[in-house]
Amino acid sequence: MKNNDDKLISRNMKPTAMRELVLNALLEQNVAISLSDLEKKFDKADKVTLYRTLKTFEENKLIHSIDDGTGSVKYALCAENCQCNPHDLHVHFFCIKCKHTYCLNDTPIPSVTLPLGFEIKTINMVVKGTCANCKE
Amino acid sequence: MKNNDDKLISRNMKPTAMRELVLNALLEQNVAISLSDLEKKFDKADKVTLYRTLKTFEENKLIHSIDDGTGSVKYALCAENCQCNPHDLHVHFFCIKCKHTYCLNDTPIPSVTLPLGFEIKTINMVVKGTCANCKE
DNA sequence: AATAACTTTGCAACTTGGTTGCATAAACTT
DNA sequence: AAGTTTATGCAACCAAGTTGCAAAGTTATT
Repeated sequence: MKNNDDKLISRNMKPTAMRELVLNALLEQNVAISLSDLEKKFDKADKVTLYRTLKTFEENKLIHSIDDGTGSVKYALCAENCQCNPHDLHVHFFCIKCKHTYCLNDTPIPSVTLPLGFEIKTINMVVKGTCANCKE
Repeated sequence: MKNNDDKLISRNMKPTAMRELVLNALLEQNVAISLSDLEKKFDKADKVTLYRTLKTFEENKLIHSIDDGTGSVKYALCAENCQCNPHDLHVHFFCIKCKHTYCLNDTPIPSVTLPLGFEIKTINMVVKGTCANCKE
């Protein structure tokens, strides 16, 4: 757990019990997770606390949020030294069968040429379909 | 208005008064519009009716919906013969200054190579930044 | 033209995700 | 140990999206 403390500290957050639990939950996960998913993983935990914990994690770039079009925002751990710059960004994949949202960490977002005068700041790219596990 | 009737009829919808009004509102617009935006354009109109009208339009591929990450789904007219297939899809642009969501109809979504076993069905790609109008 | 059958509209009410305010508890400072 | 800051928990709220049901409007059938 010392390990996780360091993760929090290196991102300028105090390693409280709550934060460790949440970070742990995120580490266990190989898919992105919503606030209510997270809530279900704890017997007794206040939604607001979890909400604020996620917000704090996000602000400090320990996790990033994904809008996968399901209506609930998902969260996933950032890579070690991620600064959430455009070139840090990867494609996300939503499986319409198992409803899981994956970070395709090795699939960078392809570049787009925008019309004149449009300036890019960030991109959200979500591919939907069936994942490797659900392929029949 | 006969014009619009045809649009509705050709997409297999009965041209009711409500639908014509909504279609008209959409035609006036050069940006995508949310349900509550639409609501504001009518003095007296039930949210649910507008909601169902949009749903009907979407089902019949007269409009498409865009999840621009703002938390409210936007809608915009499809091109004439759009079938909303992956190759019909275009990039959307959300301007962080004026908060408008544009269809970049001439900017097709670039192709991505997914990890083995992942099969693409559709893509949502939203670029965020500043639009041509907001460029200083 | 009258009745039946179906479709669309409007109202009420609800669900869910996200959020704020405030009081308590915990941690850090001196 | 007292005071200050930070984190947590509860209640309550807001907005977006949605469903059920009854009334109004349309279309089809005789």
